Amino acid sequence: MLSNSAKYALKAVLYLSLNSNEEEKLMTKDISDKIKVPKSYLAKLLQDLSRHGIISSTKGPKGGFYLTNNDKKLSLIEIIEVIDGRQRLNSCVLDLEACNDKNPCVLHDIVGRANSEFVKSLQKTTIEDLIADIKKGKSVFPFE
Amino acid sequence: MLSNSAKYALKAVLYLSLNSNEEEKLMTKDISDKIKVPKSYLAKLLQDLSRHGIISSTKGPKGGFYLTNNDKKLSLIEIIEVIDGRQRLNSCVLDLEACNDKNPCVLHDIVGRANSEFVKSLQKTTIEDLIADIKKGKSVFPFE
DNA sequence: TCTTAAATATGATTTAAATCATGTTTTTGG
DNA sequence: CCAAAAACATGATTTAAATCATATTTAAGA
Repeated sequence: MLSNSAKYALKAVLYLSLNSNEEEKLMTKDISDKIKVPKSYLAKLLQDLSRHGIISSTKGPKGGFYLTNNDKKLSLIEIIEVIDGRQRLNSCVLDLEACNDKNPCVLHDIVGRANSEFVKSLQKTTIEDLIADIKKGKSVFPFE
Repeated sequence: MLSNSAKYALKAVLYLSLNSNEEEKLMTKDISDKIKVPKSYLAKLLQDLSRHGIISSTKGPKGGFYLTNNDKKLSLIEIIEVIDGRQRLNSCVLDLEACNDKNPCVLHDIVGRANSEFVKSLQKTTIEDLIADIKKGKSVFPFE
């Protein structure tokens, strides 16, 4: 469903959303320690996200990664697609070429529905939404 | 979500359910040709399923794999668990240790619900159910 | 301007999943 | 009883994802 990389990316962005802003940036190491993801692996992911405009960064001393308010308006699917590509989420549960809504495969109706819901949720949920839920005490983010 | 192996296994069992019985058995090659899965890889999977009592088989000439009526009563989750193990499906979307229904993580409510539905469907749907849907024309199984 | 601290870029290594290959056992039919 | 056809068992190879390592660029601050 989601690759490890995508999960790591989501965690990192969530952590950034709660602990950074234009004035308070975070280094790779700060994040990797907290969310328990290998440092240099996470570095690659963060750079990827930065290159694609999902998160912001500045080089040099006092530099680091952070989220602008604009960054927080991005939906979860945009994060995932940078890491996993577009294909991974839309495909049929059995990877059948000929399967689609008009011509549903045996599992499409029974099980594919859950997948569609999942994708829809990822599309309409933004980082901001998640932060709001946490601040309301509706949910938590235990990092690791 | 599901490994390739699990998808192959599901396809193979579905193919068997539609094209085999105690009298008409199918060889690995018959199945692998139809569902377009590497022959010797599929062989391993079929042997695994057979060893765990998901499908039936007989050795020697005129032998092959087939499903008994009893086999057809098994739920999809049982097929998947033989191949992927039990853990893979139950975990939190972000693989957070501390996440559960009592203490839902940020994505649990929004996105995890879809996952639970998915698992529930796999638990309650049997091979038989799928065959019935196909015979009713409600869905199709295009093999590849 | 120089040193240092950070991201950036790139490539090598490891690991696990997927794939391939081959020998062994069982059963049927002659 | 023998030969052939099938599953069964096991191990080797390949591939892609995950992980590690290191050199380069940029910016801050003294």
